[in-house]
Amino acid sequence: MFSKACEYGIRASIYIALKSLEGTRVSLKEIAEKIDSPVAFTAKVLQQLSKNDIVESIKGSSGGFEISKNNISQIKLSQIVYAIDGNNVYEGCGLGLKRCNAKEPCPVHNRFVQIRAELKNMLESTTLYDMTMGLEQELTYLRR
Amino acid sequence: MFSKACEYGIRASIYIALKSLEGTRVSLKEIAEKIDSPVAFTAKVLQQLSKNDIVESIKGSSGGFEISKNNISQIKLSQIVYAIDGNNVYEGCGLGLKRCNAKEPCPVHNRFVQIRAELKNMLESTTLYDMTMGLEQELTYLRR
DNA sequence: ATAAATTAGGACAATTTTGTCCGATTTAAT
DNA sequence: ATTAAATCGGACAAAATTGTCCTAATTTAT
Repeated sequence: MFSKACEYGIRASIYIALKSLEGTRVSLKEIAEKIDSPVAFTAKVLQQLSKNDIVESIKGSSGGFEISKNNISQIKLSQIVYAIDGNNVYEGCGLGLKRCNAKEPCPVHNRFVQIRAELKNMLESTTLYDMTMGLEQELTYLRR
Repeated sequence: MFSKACEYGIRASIYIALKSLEGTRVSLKEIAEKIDSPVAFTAKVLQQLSKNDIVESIKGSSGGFEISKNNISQIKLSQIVYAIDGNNVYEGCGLGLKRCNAKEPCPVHNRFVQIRAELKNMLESTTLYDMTMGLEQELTYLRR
């Protein structure tokens, strides 16, 4: 569904949001540990997220990553996905045709648009805040 | 969603089904042309489909590929996907966790299982025959 | 038997994705 | 000022996916 980069990006964002809600900034090293991802690769992903204003990066000693409380409740899962994977998830024919739309559909176009619409709806209605719920009480996990 | 190999595989299967319904066997070359795919790569995919009894391959002069009428109405899109991409589409956590289930879910597990269930349902209820409908009258296309 | 047309399959090549390494830069603390 | 702790960013490396090429094997027609 998503690229590895995107998976790491989502998990990282959720962890940063969680800690930001607690008022603490987190380092790359800590993030990679808590979401079980390769450190250097995660760094690249976080750069990408930083450039897209999903996370805020603070350089220097005592630096790290954080997300403002306001953004935690505003940022949608769809934005994180878009920042890393672009619109591959939404657009793009299920059978790989370059042109595929209602007028000139592939044989599964209509079946796919339905599924995709629901996926889109889900991604656009899920906030970072939503995804932090349950982590504290270990009802959900970021590494397994 | 699917790998390139899988996309070619689905399109190839649909084309073979279409021609088999007309009673004609088709060659690799013709398939690749009609679905606009790289010939040699498509050959590999068809080998895979043949091994999984999705298509029947006949060697030698006047050989080619075909699918029995019975199979055309029996084979589900899900089987083609499974033959090439395995169960990546169904299983596998949306955030890439190795273990992720109702008991130990990732933060988006519940949201994803819903989407995935509908996708699964769609793939399992769409037959090869269903996907050939519309091709003759150019209501749908296999290359664009 | 021979030739022609076809799929099978192994080896290789190119591209994309994933991952690593290291020096540069920035910031805070001493 | 110096040092330590952190991100940034470029270059490189490994792995996976996608794609190509060539020979072998099979079948039909002559």
